[in-house]
Amino acid sequence: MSKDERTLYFPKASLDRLKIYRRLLTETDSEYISSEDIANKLGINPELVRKDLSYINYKGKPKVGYHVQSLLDELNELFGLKKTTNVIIVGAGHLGRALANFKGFSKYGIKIVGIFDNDPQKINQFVGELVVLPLDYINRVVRRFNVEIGTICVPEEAAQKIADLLVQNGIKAIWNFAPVKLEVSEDIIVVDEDISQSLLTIKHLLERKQLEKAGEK
Amino acid sequence: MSKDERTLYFPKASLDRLKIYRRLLTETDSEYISSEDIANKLGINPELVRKDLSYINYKGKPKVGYHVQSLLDELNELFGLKKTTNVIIVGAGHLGRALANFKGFSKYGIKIVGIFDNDPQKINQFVGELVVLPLDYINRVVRRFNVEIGTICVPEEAAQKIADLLVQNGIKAIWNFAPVKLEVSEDIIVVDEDISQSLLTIKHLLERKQLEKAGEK
DNA sequence: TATTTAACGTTATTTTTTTCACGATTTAAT
DNA sequence: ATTAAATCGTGAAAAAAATAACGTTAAATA
Repeated sequence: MSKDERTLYFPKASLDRLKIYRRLLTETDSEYISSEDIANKLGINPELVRKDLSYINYKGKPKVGYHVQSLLDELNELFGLKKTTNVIIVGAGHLGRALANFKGFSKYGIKIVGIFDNDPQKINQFVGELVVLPLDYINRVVRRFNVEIGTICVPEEAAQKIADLLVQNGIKAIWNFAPVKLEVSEDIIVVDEDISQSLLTIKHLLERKQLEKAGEK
Repeated sequence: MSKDERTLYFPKASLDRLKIYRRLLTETDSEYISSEDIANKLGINPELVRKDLSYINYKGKPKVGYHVQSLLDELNELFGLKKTTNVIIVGAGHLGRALANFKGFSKYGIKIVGIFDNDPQKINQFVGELVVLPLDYINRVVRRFNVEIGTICVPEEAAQKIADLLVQNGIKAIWNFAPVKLEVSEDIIVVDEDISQSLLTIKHLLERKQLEKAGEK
């Protein structure tokens, strides 16, 4: 199987699990880990782990398991964490600033190279080591740093406009924190990070738990 | 089908889609919407929309579609958005403060009633209308406001300890922004909001797109 | 009022994903 | 050097989910 083929297709659910395996591995101290260990920690079954890993054509050792470091390497490669990607943030509100200040991104090969806002009060303010720039500077920062990812941290009313602006300026992927469905051309990657949505999950689970409890009685 | 039964089981993927339908409906002005409209906007097919809605036993009108407001009501009910839930935040760093300041939660029946930190420098600082309190105040705030959900916004090293603390104090669900797998007893709901994980998705998609492009040539 | 039509609801089919089962491989022990 | 034991890898079976097909219903129109 060639390198091209192996990234060609496998189930979305597997991809999501691979991300989880990756995180688990970063928290693992031992040299080897078995599919059963992984499965137990995640509450799934080991065959599924083995199958997922077979999609990326990663081989374990019988009787020993998977070599943690080399599997981690492989997964980091799969997710493109080994090369640095430059990212800009649009919106210097609380969230935008929180992201710009977050130290953990470097582990993922992410570098924040610019933060923008249209509020004159915010422009020129420092955010960590960056200075908030007006929106017209997006173009030159994108060119200068070869930026592929744009992060939207503006209120939902402004989100679509900013998305358009980013696309115009050559952004390839949008990380969208605004709670709206953006309309962009097919070749633009959009990943929604609508944190309010998780609240739906939590509240739903709480509700259900209560119903279950009521049902038991 | 009784109310109890109808929340009993349906596919996880359907639940996720229902959340998306809900958001779409909040952005919809017309009185009715058809399964086809919904499907088109989301890039899925209409039968799937109808099937998802059949799980919650919601009936549309032939030739007309679904009544937007009443479906929205139904979904809000399903996700427990109609009643207010009190929430606390542990960790008054950039992220914790960003969350405490976020105005959008009220739409989801969420009220932030406390923010906590162990850093003496942060204690007593104002965050919006709240004052940062030391960790030992968690207990009384939880009791006073009947808090069910605790939000973890502390560095990953501290996350497990805070989780334990929250559980001790009677928290039922944890909204975890720290990038670690928390170990808690089975009856505690944990929803991970590891935003770095989305970066894996974005980077992977970017990588794959490049491979595809290379393959075309 | 009968007819047409658009969109729903649901059963059947197909596809996808997961689980099962078992042979193959590697290490360790006798 | 054999044998035993643990764990992998993978094809087959089962389960779950998505899609297709089609009958049903309600609105609109003649």
